[in-house]
Amino acid sequence: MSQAADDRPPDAVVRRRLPPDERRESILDAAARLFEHQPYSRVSTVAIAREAGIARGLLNHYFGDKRGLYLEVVRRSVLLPTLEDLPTRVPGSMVEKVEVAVQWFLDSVEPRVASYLTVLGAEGVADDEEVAAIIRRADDLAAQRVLELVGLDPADERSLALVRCYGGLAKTTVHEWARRETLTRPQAHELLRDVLLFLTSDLLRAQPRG
Amino acid sequence: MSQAADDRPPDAVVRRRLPPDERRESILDAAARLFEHQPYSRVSTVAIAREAGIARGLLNHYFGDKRGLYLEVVRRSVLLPTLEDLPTRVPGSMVEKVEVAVQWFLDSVEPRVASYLTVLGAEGVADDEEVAAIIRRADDLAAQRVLELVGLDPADERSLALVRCYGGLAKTTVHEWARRETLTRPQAHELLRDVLLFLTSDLLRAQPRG
DNA sequence: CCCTCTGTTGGCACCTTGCCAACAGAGGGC
DNA sequence: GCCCTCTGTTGGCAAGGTGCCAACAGAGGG
Repeated sequence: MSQAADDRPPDAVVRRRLPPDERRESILDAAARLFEHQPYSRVSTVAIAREAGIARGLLNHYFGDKRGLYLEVVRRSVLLPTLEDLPTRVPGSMVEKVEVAVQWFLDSVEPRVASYLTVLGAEGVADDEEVAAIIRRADDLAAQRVLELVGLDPADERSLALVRCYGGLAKTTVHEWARRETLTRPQAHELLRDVLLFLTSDLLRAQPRG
Repeated sequence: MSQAADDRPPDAVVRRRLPPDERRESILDAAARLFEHQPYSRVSTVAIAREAGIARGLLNHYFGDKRGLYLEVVRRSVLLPTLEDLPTRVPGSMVEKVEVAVQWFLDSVEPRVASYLTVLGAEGVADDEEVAAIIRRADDLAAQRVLELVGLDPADERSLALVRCYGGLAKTTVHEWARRETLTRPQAHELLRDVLLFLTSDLLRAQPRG
C-alpha cells in the first residue's frame, strides 16, 4: 500500500475523546447543517453521524433519539438569534424607538438568514405540538422585548397578542427580503417601521402610559 | 361460532371495490386526519391504511410513496380554503373594499380553522423545498386576488411582495384568534382591516390607479 | 504502571417502507 | 345466465432506518 501518512489514515477520523459539551455542539452543528437542506424524514441518523464524524450510537447517547436531537436543533435555531443585545430602553420619541427596534431586528437577522429562515419559513401540515411550543415561547419572548423597548406594558395580554401578530408580518417580510429577494432591505425596513409605528400608536390609545 | 351476522363480520370491512377518485379522496381524508395531530414521522403508513380501512399497499398504488401522499395532503389543505368565491371587484371606496376582503377572509377561514391552522403553523427547521413551493404558490395566488379586489395592479411585483408580507400578518392573526384565543374576532378583524387599509393607501401613492 | 471512569463504538433486534405477484369484485361478450 | 377480462385490492418479502446495549478504549489519578 502506498500509504502516505501512517498516523493519519486517508478518511477515517481516529477515535477522539471530546468533552461532552464540545461533542454535543459538534453534533448539533452537523445535524443543523443537514436539516437545513432536507426534511426530517430524509435525514437519516446515519447521515448525521457521518457528517459529525462519529458512530451512530453516540447520537442516542447524547439526545436519546432522533427526534430529541431534532428538537434541540430547532430550539437552538430559534433561540440563538434572540434578543440578547436589544436595548431594553431607548430615549426619544416613539418614532425613534420604533426605528431602533426595526434596525436592530434586521441587523441581527441579516448574518444568520440561513438558519433563521429555515425555522420560520418551512411549514407543513404536521401539528407538531412540541415544535410549536418552542416557537411559541420564542415569539412570546420577542413580543415582550418589543413592548419593553417602546415603553408599553410588557405584561398586557392584548398588547402581547397584537405584537405577536406583528411578528408574523416581520417573519414573512424577512422571507421576502432575504430569501425571495422581492423586496430591498430599505423597503422591508420601511414596511416594518410604518406598521409597528401604527400598531404602537394604536396601543398607546388603549394603554395610556408605560 | 355464535356469529350474529353472517354477511357482516364484526370488524373486518369486507373488501369493497371503489372508483379510483372516491378511494383516493377517502385515503386523503384519513391521512389528513392523522397528519393533523402528529408530525410526519410519527404517522406510519400502517396507521393511515387502518384509518382508511384498506391494505397498506394501496397507498403506494395511489400516491407512489408516503411522501407523495403527504404532499397531496398539504396541497389540498392549502388550496381548498382558497379564494373561490372572493368577489373580484367590489364597488365603493377603498375602506369598503378592504372591509369586504377582511370579512371574507375571516368568514372563509372560520369553518376550517383546524386544517388551515395546521398548515400555516410553523413546523420546524426542515427546509422542505417541495412543501415550500406549494405554500408559496398559494400565497402568491392569495396576494394576487387581494390586489384585484382592492383595485390595484395584480401584476406589480412590489405590491405583490408587500401583500404577501401582509399575508404573514393575517396567518399569525388567525392563529392568535382561533387557536390561542388571545384575540377576539372583532379585535382580529380590526387589526387586519387597519393594516390592510394602511398598506393599500401606501401602495396607491406609488401606483396611482388600478 | 495499572486501574477506574466514562466517552465511544459496533452489532443485534424491531419497525417501517416500497415493491410485486397473486387475488377477486364488476361489467361486457356470447 | 355463465365465463372472461379488466383492474382495484391484498398480503408478504426484502431493504433500510432506528433504538438499545454490551464491549472497547482514551484520559487522568493513585
